[in-house]
Amino acid sequence: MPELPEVETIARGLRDLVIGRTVRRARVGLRKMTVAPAGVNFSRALAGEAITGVGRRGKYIVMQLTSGRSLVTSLRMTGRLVFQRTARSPHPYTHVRIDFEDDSRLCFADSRQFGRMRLVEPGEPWAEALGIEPLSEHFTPQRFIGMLSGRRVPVKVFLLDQRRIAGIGNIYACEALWEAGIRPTTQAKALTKPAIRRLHTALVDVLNRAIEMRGTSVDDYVDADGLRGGFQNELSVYGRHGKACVRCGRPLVRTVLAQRGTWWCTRCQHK
DNA sequence: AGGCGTACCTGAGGGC
DNA sequence: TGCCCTCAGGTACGCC
Repeated sequence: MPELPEVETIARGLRDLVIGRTVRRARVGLRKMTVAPAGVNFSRALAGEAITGVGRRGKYIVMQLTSGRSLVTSLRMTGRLVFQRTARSPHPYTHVRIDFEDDSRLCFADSRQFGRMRLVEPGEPWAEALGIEPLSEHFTPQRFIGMLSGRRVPVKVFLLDQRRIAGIGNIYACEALWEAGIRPTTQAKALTKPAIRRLHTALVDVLNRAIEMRGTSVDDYVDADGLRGGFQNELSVYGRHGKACVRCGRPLVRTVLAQRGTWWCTRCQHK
């Protein structure tokens, strides 16, 4: 499932592929996959727009348009944004097609139909509820200590809360906790300052390494060119229950926390 | 407000 | 082999 490194990889790829292209026509196959401001028709509004920039906020891909509007895409679990240079059959499960004037095309595909493409008015505060960017200069160890203090939730649940830190999902939460030697169930407020510092370092480190490897492809994820990432070969714990911990050799376990699979080492993660 | 449960979906994989 | 059942999980939303 696309998390920060995967979304960042897609956004970077799209930057070279779609900036400067003008939409000839947008076609919506499944209505619920799109959201537009009241009184605005999604496809009609897109026609004639050119894409001027591509960015990322949390797990959202943000494309800037000439009108000042933005096209914000949430891939959720199985969503894909795949660019096609020439006319051919759309990517499987394509629900929104954005055809450009030069016959290239951007497909928004999603087998489970959880993803959303949203047209946002200039200045509309669509990301108000999103927390801090973990790779920004604002995410300091000191800030992290402050964020966690007094919070009774298990630290892993905290990491997954997009209102606190934006972009971390199940894979990188599990990986960072392992790297920092912290038990996923430990209450946020019970973490010592050294443990929080280790977790801070681990988060930044694992996200950066994953971006370098162009993301993790455990199942569906591909980048804007349809290529898989490489970080699935670097995973230490995610999806590896029963396999030996690469640090201590003990079999890794899978438990469930907040309705989500959680992979960890009962020996190495004891703080 | 914060925290929790649930709906949304369908492909994959296990059991028999 | 093939059918049936369950599971996976990010986010929005409703409720207490």
